[in-house]
Amino acid sequence: MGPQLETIRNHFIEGMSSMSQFWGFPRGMGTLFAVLFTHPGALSLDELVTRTGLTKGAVSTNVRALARLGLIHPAPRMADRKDYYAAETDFYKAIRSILAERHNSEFDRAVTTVKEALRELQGLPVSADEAERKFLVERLQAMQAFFDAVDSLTRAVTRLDSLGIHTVQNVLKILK
Amino acid sequence: MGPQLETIRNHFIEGMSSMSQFWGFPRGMGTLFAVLFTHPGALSLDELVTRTGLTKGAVSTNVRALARLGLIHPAPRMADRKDYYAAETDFYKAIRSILAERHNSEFDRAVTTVKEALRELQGLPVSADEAERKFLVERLQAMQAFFDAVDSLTRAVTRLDSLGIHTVQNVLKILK
DNA sequence: TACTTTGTTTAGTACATACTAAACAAAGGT
DNA sequence: ACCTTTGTTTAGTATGTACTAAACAAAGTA
Repeated sequence: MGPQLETIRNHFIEGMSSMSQFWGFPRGMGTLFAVLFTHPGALSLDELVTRTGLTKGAVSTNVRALARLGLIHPAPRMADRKDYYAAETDFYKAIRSILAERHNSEFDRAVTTVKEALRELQGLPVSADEAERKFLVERLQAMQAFFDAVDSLTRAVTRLDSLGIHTVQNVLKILK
Repeated sequence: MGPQLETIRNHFIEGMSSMSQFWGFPRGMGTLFAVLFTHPGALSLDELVTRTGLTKGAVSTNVRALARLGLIHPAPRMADRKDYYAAETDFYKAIRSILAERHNSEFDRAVTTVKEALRELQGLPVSADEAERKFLVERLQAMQAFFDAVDSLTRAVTRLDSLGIHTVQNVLKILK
């Protein structure tokens, strides 16, 4: 492999690393994914250590996180004790996986927070600050409606087993 | 205002703060927005200081950031030197604003990175590692296609001057 | 059983960043 | 002109976290 090609590849890898940290993921995750993505076939943890410059520990944890997100997947080889991983090349599949992951974690908690607040407000005895209470209920209901819409969207996307450019184009038709 | 109502409101504010930091924004931003959102009418910086417990400096910078994102907006009062801010209650408007903001910052840089790498690869002289080069081009093109799709989507949304539940429902029809 | 190979976990470190406190700037009011 | 009010900027601090280094675990091999 020529020096030119290697330079281009490294530049790309650095770009993915920055992007990773911008989106709130560890820098190392971006590096690891980029290395796997620009490599045909699977790589072992040791190979990832040498290619990324990260330590075994970092590679171990970040690789697991990437697999959890569905951005990479194990590619086991028989009669080999090593763990091999390959990049997921179907981005739409990865996106669905990421959405599903994030969905179950924190987004639901936010939705629940609003729901709970509303329920508590409804159960409040009528008192002097009825106007204030009504105002709060109104605002929270607006927020809940918005959350519900987002919720429906992400659920629809994650349920979709085929999401590709074709689907995107159809959506675009509506939005324009 | 009864103690009950105050408790519920505070609980909600804390929830928004957590959500804020989960999505990569400072905790204080979530606090400030929640305080404004649960208050009818506008608030001055000083009032925000007392209500959030943050210092003047933090309120100043975070409020500006929120305004930049379109999540709150100035609500000036004539014959008053103070700056007043109110929450943006139209979430879809806010979403469009946030998308536009993020779009111009880092997403474009990632897209450019891929584009550049591809251009450099195309301009490479044919050499021994032609197979490797072709492989890289293929992968990067796939990534570019995906980025283009996302790009089109966000652009479409940000251009939209009316995005509401109705539009979301239409999109849902396609996705199901 | 001991040794090697592989991956995980943990203790510690370095770094980024959101915040506080205080100096500063700007603009009105007296 | 001077003081007060309001908001911004800056220097310093504290907290979280991604990483390194090294101990540990597990499982095959001699």
